[in-house]
Amino acid sequence: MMSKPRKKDKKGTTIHDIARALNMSASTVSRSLNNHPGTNIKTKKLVQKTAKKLNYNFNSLASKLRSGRSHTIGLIVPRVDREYFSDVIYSIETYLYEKGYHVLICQSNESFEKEKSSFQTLLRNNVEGLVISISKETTDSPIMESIIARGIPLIQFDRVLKKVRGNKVINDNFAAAYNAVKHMIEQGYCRIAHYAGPRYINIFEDRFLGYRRALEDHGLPFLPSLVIEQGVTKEDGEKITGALFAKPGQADAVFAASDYSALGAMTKLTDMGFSIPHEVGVCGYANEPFTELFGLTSIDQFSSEMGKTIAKTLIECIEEKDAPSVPKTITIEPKLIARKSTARSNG
Amino acid sequence: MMSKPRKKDKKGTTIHDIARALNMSASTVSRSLNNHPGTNIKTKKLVQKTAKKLNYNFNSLASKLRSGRSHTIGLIVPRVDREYFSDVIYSIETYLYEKGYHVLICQSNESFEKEKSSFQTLLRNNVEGLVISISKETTDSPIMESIIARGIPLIQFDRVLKKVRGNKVINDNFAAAYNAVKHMIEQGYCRIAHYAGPRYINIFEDRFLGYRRALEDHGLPFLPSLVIEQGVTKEDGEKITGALFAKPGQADAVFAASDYSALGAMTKLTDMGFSIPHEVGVCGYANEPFTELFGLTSIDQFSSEMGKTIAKTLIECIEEKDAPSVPKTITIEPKLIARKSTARSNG
DNA sequence: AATATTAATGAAATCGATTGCGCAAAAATA
DNA sequence: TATTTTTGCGCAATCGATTTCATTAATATT
Repeated sequence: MMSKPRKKDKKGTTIHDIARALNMSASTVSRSLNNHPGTNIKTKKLVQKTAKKLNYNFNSLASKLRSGRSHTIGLIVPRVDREYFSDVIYSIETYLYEKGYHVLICQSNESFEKEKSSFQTLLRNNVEGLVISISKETTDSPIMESIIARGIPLIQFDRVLKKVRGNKVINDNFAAAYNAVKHMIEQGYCRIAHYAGPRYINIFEDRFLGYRRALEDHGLPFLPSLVIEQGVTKEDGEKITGALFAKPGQADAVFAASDYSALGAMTKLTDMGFSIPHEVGVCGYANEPFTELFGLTSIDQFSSEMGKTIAKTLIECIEEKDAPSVPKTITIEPKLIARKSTARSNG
Repeated sequence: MMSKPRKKDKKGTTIHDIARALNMSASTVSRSLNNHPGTNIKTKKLVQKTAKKLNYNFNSLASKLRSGRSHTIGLIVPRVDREYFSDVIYSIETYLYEKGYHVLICQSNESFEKEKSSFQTLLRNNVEGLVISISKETTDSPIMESIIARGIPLIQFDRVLKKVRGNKVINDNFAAAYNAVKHMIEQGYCRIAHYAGPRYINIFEDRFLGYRRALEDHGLPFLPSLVIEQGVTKEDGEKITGALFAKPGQADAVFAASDYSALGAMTKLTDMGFSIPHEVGVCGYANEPFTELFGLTSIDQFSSEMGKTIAKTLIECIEEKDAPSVPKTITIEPKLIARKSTARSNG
């Protein structure tokens, strides 16, 4: 058996300990520590000094429970180890930190089930707001709807469910794809293939649409045979390229929906003896770090800007919660980064 | 003014609401929901059904406050948007999630101050354990010592403060560097330069020591002039290479402490007309994704294995807290990934 | 000097779930 | 049937900080 007199042993100093030491009430201690108005400044100082001396540990659980504020926001992404997402996370976290919030990060791992359970985990942790980029499998999300209905601020970004009414911060994939293809046309390419991602994901759908529209607007034929949907990994890119460029004259350029498949295309084309950009042009998407190293034309998505926008919007929603604003969609314009791989005209 | 009868409006269902609806006590509800022994199975079922019907929201803050368990662990890394760290995070998070824990992530941003405040933020959030890879600026950490002294499980990984007594999971940078240099020597390189990182960071120190020892063990002279310390970014690599290889015969290989400076070296060497690997060999460190694309020999650090080891060790510490074990250091052996850039002998 | 204001503090309720203790009813045993 | 054991549940305290309301002390006003 343990001796009784001492406090819980393990636990640290609480406001009650300070109150006892100073022979005052816990209320005053709390107020002093929180710098409330209507508290004597001398008392404040004294309390704060004593708190330090006693090595006081603030218990945020108790505070959150009582005050109803957690100063925590939840973030769900498919994976954190993707350049784009980790950049966005970095930026969100940095901004929110300044504002006194912190971030709980969950990964859906591209699984709808894990995404659902992540939502629950976060809600259980009393997050004051949520940010999500949906998994590949997500085509519908009752839980997301119910969260919005409950009035908890939620922001979708990048990969979004359009049909869910709520705040979104997205990239203009259509415009970006359009501009990229336009650029390639201007460089003199005229049989541009598109290595696409699955159409049911909004970003890939939009990239595809931008591609098609650019062709149409510039008087080039749209050939379904030049659109290959399974085209996002490096291996995809190599395989597709091998097949597509086996017969000469089918295509003279590749607009890939992913830097990885674009890279696969470059590698394979070089192996096959094609000269880039003279014979074949290649453009990727997302401006991954390696694109610069390879001189691969790509599209920058301003991930840090995106993160900041998300964070800002979320804070607004949280701190002006009384005025439930109309759902907004903020669209960021990605930028074409033209490099050597499409520089035919003066290459 | 609002009408009084209804509950707080905003807030969700609590165990008391369920208790009221079922005309029983909150204790029973709590026990039923938690599947406690000594509760009638019928009651359990009934409560659980009612909870679902009333759309009960579990309040983990209250639970944590009362039970003293947060099931949360804190993680501090320099930045999340670094391949290696995001991989490790991914792996830690995945493992801990299975075990019913979740992770609060903070970034020190390579700043000692931010690192300190991250520690505080996490402690305030009642984390049950901590994982940290220190910032560049950290040479001393009283707060870390005090955390360990308080008995809160803490694990340092990769970039660690050796002098802090406590659990560590690290890479064997010495052995990895040694093996890489040995490999280069075996490939016939004999004037191997080392592009190093700052010596006060343990990982760079060890890489340097491994490099030097390998030279010595193989009868090659160690020349301080071939060790350049500011050598971790791509720009560093280019600059150093430009200077070092201007005079012919000074060096015939580069062992870089970072893939980025190795890449800079490759680029510059190619520009300068050197043939890789025939005239000059290049080896990097960390096996960043792009190394494969460039055929750059590098060293894989098994980030996901590292993450899992960290998570496992931490869970052990937390769940067997009664038996305060001796601080352990687990060392993971990185693996040399030999590629074209050092393949002189059969290149 | 008497009254009105203001300032500073304390007492106690509260946030919502958990849990030790004890009681009563049901089941098992004598 | 009487007694013991088991089972199931309720009461009330608790975790630690916040906050409303009331109270006292200090200051200002007439």
